[in-house]
Amino acid sequence: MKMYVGNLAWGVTTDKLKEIFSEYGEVDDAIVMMDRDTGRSRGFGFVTMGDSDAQKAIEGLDGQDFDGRPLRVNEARPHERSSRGGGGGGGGGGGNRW
DNA sequence: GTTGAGCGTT
Repeated sequence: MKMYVGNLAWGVTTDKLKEIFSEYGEVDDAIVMMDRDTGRSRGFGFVTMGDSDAQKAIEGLDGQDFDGRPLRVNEARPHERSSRGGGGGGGGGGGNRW
């Protein structure tokens, strides 16, 4: 399950994210998106985990204060790179549930 | 040496 993690503090890094989500299960992959041009943190990232662990991580970490900011966790959107057709469409997580 | 919405590059 791919998750979107936002509202991150500037000091949060990929390793840190991995650490945080490891508390809820084995982290398959974690990455904090940094500005491609400057290399600075964008304040959001992505984490991949097992469906069950990911769900628990969302429920457990979403809203939790981290480094002074309430962590935000949610299912990531299907960003289809070089995909034809569409995907994503429709809801696909795009719907704002909150 | 800064900033604050928001969904990823090779």
